[in-house]
Amino acid sequence: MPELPEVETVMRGLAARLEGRVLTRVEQRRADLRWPMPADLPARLVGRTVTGFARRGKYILARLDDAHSLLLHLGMSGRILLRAPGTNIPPPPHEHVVLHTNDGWAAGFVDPRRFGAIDLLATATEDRHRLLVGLGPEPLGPDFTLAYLNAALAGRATPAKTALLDQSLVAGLGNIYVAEALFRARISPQRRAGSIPGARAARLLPAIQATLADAIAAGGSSLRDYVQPDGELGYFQHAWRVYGKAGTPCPDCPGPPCAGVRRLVQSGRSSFYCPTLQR
DNA sequence: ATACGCCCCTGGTGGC
DNA sequence: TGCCACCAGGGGCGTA
Repeated sequence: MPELPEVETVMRGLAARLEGRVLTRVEQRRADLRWPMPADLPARLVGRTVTGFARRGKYILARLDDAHSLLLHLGMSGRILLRAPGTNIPPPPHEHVVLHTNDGWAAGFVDPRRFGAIDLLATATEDRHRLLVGLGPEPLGPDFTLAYLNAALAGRATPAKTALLDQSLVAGLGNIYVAEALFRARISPQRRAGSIPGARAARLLPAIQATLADAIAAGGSSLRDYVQPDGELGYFQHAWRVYGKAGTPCPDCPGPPCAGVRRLVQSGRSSFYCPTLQR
């Protein structure tokens, strides 16, 4: 689920529900996610007011009134389960942490595979946290310029797909949106990154931004006010053009001579692309 | 510095 | 029905 657009959507849902609320109780059912979270997390959170939210790459930061931030990463299988006041459903499997607020709501962190992460850090030095310090620019932010992209790709022998998955190059793209952005830009996932600077990069940058912006808009249309408790994707999954579509006709060049969307494996992960359009 | 394979963990799916 | 291989939206780490 969670690449940048999903994380952004979840963050907005959390902000709508938690901002300005006081954390009255925190359940910590297990502390060993990707890394152990602070064992004293409940004690450090109870009584705090949530003052605001931010996102950096695929990380969510919940700012608290004691100059600390709660960092959340959803990994592969993480999601947030919101419970309205009076909802007395039993905790689902793999709900590791639950935040209860003074207005009776609860936000549960559910992550079956436990590739996600939770940490608590000083807000003032957020950017220097070990998980954030190496992140590249935000793809929708002012630092992600054509000049930057050209320089970042120049000289790299690694495939385009691998380069864009590198969070130190640009923060927030994952397997789905890399495939979608490369399709939009008509660039093969196998093309050497070093051969992209120039005209191709000039297509790639807006392709990345449009792909993400469209996905955020679609996620927002279904998830604006809450975080979907069943973990389903927003509407953007219906807008996937190549991801997961191996064997289906290319949406932009259906029929012969194009044999349709192809799947290949790059550094252990699936890529989807149209060999006719993407070069 | 860069690139690659492997690992962490659980669950769903499809084939036999 | 049962078992098994394979796949999954992430990313760190050790090794060449």
